[in-house]
Amino acid sequence: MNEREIILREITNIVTELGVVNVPIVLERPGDMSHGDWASPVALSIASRLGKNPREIADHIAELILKKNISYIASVSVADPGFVNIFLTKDFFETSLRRALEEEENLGGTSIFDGKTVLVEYTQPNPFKPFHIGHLMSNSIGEAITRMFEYAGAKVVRANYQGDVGLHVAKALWGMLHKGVMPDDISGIGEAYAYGHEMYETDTIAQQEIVNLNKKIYERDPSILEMYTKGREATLAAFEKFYSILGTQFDLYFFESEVWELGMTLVTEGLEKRIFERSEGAIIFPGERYGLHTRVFVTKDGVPTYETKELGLAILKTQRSTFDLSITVTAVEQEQYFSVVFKALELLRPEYKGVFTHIHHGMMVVPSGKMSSRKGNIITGEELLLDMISRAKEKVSDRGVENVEIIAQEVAVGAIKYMVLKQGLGRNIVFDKEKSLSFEGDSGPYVQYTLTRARSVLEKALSEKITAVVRINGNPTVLERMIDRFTEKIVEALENREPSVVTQYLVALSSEFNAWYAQQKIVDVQNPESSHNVAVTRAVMAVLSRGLYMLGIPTPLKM
RNA sequence: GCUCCCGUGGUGAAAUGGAUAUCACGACAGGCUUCGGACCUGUUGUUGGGGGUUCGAAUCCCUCCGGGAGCACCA
Repeated sequence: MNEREIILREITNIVTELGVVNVPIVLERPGDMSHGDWASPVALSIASRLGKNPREIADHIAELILKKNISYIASVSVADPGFVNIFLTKDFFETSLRRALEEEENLGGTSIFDGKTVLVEYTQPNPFKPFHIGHLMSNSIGEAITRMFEYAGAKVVRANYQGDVGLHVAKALWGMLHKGVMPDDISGIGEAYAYGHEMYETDTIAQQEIVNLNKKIYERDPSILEMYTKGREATLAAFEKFYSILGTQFDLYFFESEVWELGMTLVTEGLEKRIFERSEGAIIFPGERYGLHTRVFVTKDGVPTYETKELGLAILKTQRSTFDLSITVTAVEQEQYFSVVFKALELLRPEYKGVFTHIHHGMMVVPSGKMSSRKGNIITGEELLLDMISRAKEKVSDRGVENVEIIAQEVAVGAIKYMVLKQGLGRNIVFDKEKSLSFEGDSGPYVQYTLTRARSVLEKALSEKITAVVRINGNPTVLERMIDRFTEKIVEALENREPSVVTQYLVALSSEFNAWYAQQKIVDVQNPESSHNVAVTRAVMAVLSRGLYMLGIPTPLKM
């Protein structure tokens, strides 16, 4: 039992002793740390039942808590209109700091997913199409979620699913044929896709040609096979470069070309079981029966749609890996699509109910609205990354550190990932090149910078031979009390599938550390408290470095 | 039309139903003989409208207004 559970249990006992039952006992982190480490508004909720004034009850409860002699509690106070505020002891925080220094590498690790395997599918760029900033978003979120699960004891499988067949490929190939683009010309392929897409929408002859081409791709027709194979490889190789810069190493790759046949067998089976239906020549899943909407799984030309491939993908995942939970990370535009597909899967394979889940995040939009190749307002991942790296390089160069290239890249990746991970998943990010990415304040580089500063302090401590010794003199500071909350934040982030919980915590801790740093000289042979201050610095460093790792944000040594 | 998500200072965001709504950017005024100024201190300014539930609402319910996403052969 941790301190919270013990305090909660005692308060519950006290409330029962007061003769009140069936009331939820709330013990929470007060919004303002000056109110205490834990707070309970329980007096407010039972006041009306007891017919007494909440303040009076709170005073009484505070007195009873003190009488319990709980070893973690230093003091209990009452605030209007009837909050009971609890401060924990110096001993408690000293123990917590010592643990931070000892655990370092595994700091904040929990065991809530011990023995479980979680497969996370994310990024999902499509060969023959540009790697755009939406893919950066999915990658950042997926990688953070994966690492958090890893930290909670789970075995994780990183999976990527890439669409190497489908209408978008036909559009690109058609464009390449008409514009004479060579299959190793990445940017040419991107333009060819945009051209093919536009012609598909506006020209009926082109549309028919593209549909025919699409069939040929599925049939691996020799007339286009070489162009297809080379183009596929060239774009996939370009994606690999991004994964490496972003810090993701996938364990499994899935391609649409290898799942559609499996999907088709499921659809055929579903047709027999009357889960699917024929309608206007196509095979559909009538989602209305389940409060959802109808989707087409096989077109009237007999071509499987994305929906069918998704079914095949699910089965292929189970063939290549064993897992307790599968999470697919995509943008919100696919939210309802997944509800339908997973419902169909559940009907076909009831044993997978609840195993396949989906996390959706907001979209990267530009000030003029949604990005689309037709509007010509797509920002590619490469553009953004190169742009950020060159800006970071300017700053790094001024500082006379070595390995400018590497550090600029780490800072740029940190800035981009932080931008994605700092806010709730549900929100869109309006991407404005000038404003969105900052190196100051609430930013990735701010946290990275805080870490490098802490590291410098510790280097100096080493040279002055001041070692870390935990000994809190007086009341625990806000900084010391915050360090203790690391694990709790990870668990919260994991339970809510919300990496921003960790991001917010790290920036708040950085801010607190920077303010503390500015107040005094940490390494000071004249100051008897210096050893303790060095210990606090080391603990902060451990938390920041583990926290950033968990978010997938690089931790430069110097910057 | 139906379904889902979102409206918080000038801007971008935070807040398991709890206290005086918290940060950052911007603007303005300050701070380096110090361990790194990508920093710190201070000032400025906010819950779309209207009902309801509750001891207590940015949060839950209803409704209106505004924005985004999805809804049959795209991924």
